[in-house]
Amino acid sequence: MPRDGTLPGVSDDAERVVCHVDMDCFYAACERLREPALRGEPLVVGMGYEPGESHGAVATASYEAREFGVESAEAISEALKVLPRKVEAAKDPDLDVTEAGFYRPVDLDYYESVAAEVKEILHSEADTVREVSIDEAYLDVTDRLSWDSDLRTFGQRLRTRIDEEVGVTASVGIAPSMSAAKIASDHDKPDGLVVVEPDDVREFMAPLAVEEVHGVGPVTASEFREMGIETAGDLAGADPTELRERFGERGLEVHRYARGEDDRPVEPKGKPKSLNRESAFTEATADAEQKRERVTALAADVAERASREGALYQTIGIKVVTPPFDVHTRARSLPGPVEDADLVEEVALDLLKEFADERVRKLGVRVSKLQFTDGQQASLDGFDETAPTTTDEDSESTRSDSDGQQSLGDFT
DNA sequence: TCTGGGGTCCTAGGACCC
DNA sequence: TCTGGGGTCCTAGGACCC
Repeated sequence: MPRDGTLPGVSDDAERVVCHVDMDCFYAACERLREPALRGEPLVVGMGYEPGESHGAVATASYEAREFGVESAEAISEALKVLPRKVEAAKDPDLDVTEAGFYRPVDLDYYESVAAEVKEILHSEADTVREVSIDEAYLDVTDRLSWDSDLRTFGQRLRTRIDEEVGVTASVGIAPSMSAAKIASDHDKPDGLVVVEPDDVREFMAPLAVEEVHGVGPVTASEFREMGIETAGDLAGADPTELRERFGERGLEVHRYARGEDDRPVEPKGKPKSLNRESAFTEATADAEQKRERVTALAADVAERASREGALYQTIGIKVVTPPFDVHTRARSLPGPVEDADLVEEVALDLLKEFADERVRKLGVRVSKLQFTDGQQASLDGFDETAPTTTDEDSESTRSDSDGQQSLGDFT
């Protein structure tokens, strides 16, 4: 919104062009890529799911499966009630084969290989790319395009390339900020393309339910509702002082987003700040030995991953989830960063002692306060951390707090 | 609500320092 | 001693995101 003059001299640099790319039902799309017979069929991809079993949760449900009422994140056992497996329906005279679907376990390695192809396209179409997750990314294309450009054609090209070169579909949103672009990409899913001009952002957002605003989850949304804030438009018009009082900094943040104000730059994702492994028991258990075994395995796992990624850690912690769903965390910091799998196990087990008598449904082990060794550990995760940062040149790192330390002293 | 796993950021209180 | 102000780090919990 031009018009209220910014500081003289400080040019309000032309509106950015931010693009959000969101793959449609990505896991399901990948499964269909290698198993074309699944196309057009109701398909559920479950994590923790094994063929023929009924445990696990829905990671992705195809649109066809959603029509039967299968919902993301629900238990596979629930999904099976509304959408039986094809194979079983075929055998059971009481079931209708046309009212059944396919179930597949999550295969992240494969999905990542597909995602890598998509990301290659994204990087070729933009100089700045932030990969948010396996199936989502922001692009800043301001230096290639402007709001005078034909942005629809650009968005269309992105989608076409992904479709033709990789074989999956994406929805694309283009707007002057990350939060608006994200909402735009979601607006016409699947296979959509929505461009929201800078002057239209507020109007575009106003009618949306308040939880569509980035940063508003179920808890905040219901509190908003009690205050009479139902839509993004309501939120945009709410009193910032009150929001600040009730919700702290985040209240102001979502208020700004609802108003279409979001100047967060699109930045490539940096190194992780923590690494975590967790896993749930099929059924809550109080058995001390089971719990110790699990923590031992998780500790080994997370330590292995840390060393694979070249991360030293200074804090070791556990997470214990007790019924109904109470999350407890415990952590202990060390005098300095280490890479020591035995120590991870030892500390984790020690922290677990406090919960020796508790029934537990889920356990986790985490390492944090990470420091990365300079070695170019051919990062498995697809990021090319080409800049070792040791060029002792940037004396002023205004960038808030991200990886403050540059010299990690000499270990080893 | 009866659900998985991997993350980030914010807040609040306590310890400790000057 | 109560009066003041400022800051950091650590742990635990909470909310949120994908």
